[in-house]
Amino acid sequence: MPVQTNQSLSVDCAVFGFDGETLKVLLIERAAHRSLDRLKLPGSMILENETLPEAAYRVLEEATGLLKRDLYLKQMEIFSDPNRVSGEELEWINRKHGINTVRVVTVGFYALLKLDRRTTDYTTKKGAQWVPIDAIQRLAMDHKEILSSALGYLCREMQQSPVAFELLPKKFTIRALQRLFEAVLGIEIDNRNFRKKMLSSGFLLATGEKEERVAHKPAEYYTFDRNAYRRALKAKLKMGFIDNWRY
Amino acid sequence: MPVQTNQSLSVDCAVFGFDGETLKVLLIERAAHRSLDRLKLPGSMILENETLPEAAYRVLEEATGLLKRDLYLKQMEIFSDPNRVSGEELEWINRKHGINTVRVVTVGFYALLKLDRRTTDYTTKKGAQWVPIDAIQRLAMDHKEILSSALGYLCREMQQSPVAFELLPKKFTIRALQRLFEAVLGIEIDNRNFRKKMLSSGFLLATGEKEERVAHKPAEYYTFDRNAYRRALKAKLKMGFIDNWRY
DNA sequence: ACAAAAGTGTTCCTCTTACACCCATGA
DNA sequence: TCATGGGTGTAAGAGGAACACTTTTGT
Repeated sequence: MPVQTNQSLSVDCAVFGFDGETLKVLLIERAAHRSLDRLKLPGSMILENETLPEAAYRVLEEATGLLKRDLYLKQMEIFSDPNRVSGEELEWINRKHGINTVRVVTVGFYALLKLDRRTTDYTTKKGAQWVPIDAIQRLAMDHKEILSSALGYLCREMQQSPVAFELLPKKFTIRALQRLFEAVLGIEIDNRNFRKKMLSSGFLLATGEKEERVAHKPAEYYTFDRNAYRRALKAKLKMGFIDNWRY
Repeated sequence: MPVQTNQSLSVDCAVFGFDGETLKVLLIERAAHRSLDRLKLPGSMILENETLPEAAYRVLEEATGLLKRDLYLKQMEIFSDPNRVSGEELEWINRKHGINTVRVVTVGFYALLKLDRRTTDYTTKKGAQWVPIDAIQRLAMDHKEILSSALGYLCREMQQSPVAFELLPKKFTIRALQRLFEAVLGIEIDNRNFRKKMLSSGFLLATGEKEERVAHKPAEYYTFDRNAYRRALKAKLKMGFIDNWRY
């Protein structure tokens, strides 16, 4: 078999947002095509002279209007089945880009963002939609598989690093944080233990501000103390450096 | 910027082995080139009609003589800097393959194997070498970076799943297992606690066989009970399915 | 006054950590 | 008999899991 040279590389992004209740994913509607599924993940071919993360940020800016600094982006898996895009789907891509590729290998990314009014307005204007994770049926190409994979990554990462805060507004209640964990992990969490754990971490700062106009005891707003987290991480790494230079 | 179509995809593998003392990596020697570094990771361009893991297995079989069933392989990161291979290095690749690519994106894999006599014989015949991880200086292209990344992945994975056994012979002593953890993680481990933990996992089976011709109390050989591990994992997943359908 | 969600402590149990000596073998 | 590394138990502390009632607000 000869070396493959007439191939293309693409990025596809599973973009997650949280509205306080459910976890949602950003889906793009593509121009109707008889037998092809309409909804897909935001993605793009890689352009000359850009890295894969750069391509992903470009796609995300286009889809959400948000810049790098307002997005959390992570590379996950590569989908390299020679036939993952073929037949009508391959024609659709070649027509769309005016190229003639025989194979598209894609790199899956997942992205997290703070789902505020401005962002939802922007995405709906673009013809994209935020779909609850549980309501997604079929997607174009192998995008359903990419999405499942992304969800797995998110679950794992949320239990090991403070990515949850990327999905919440700057100020949030501990209950909102808890609901986010429950929505992503699909479990119920004891709120006493949850608060204890979160507050004892030392990474949450009470703002003194409280909810207003709610028909119950108003919850306090907290912020994530990223600096405290960084310091703690650094201390941990420094310790690790003593007895484990490889980290 | 136009869509990039004249690019190539490659795989590069960090192959780890353990000789009972130190963690080693398989390095290939390439034909001398004035200013280029001689040692590199085993790797290859991706061929038409093969997936990335298939390409990686092909590379590994060529380098070690081992088939898929005797290897543990895992995809890690993608290295997509447009200039990661350029100048002389790019010329070297184009000359070697008789192609004319302007860009090579590579996918890093890491592989684990049981380092026995047959394998070391095979690799040395091939002009490859097993180099202790601490003794590696410079490597071709960005292979040093790929290796560092692989080592990080290995450290993390070894603490979360039983990949350690991929690096040990079928029958091994608990001390050997401990030394492996110490070598990879670069830490010292209390052997009483280590034995307790390992034996209480229920995944180690005593064989009844002992070391022979050693100048001290002979250690017992154990095997990894992969079925017990699978059962435990399945049980855990089933539990998880009740309160967390997403795993 | 009532409905609705926020916030708060204690107990039990499990898991982790620290630590020092005897044992079986070959030389 | 000695040198070498294998193998063993216990106690104290930290962290996780289970569990029910009071508080504050809007209506």
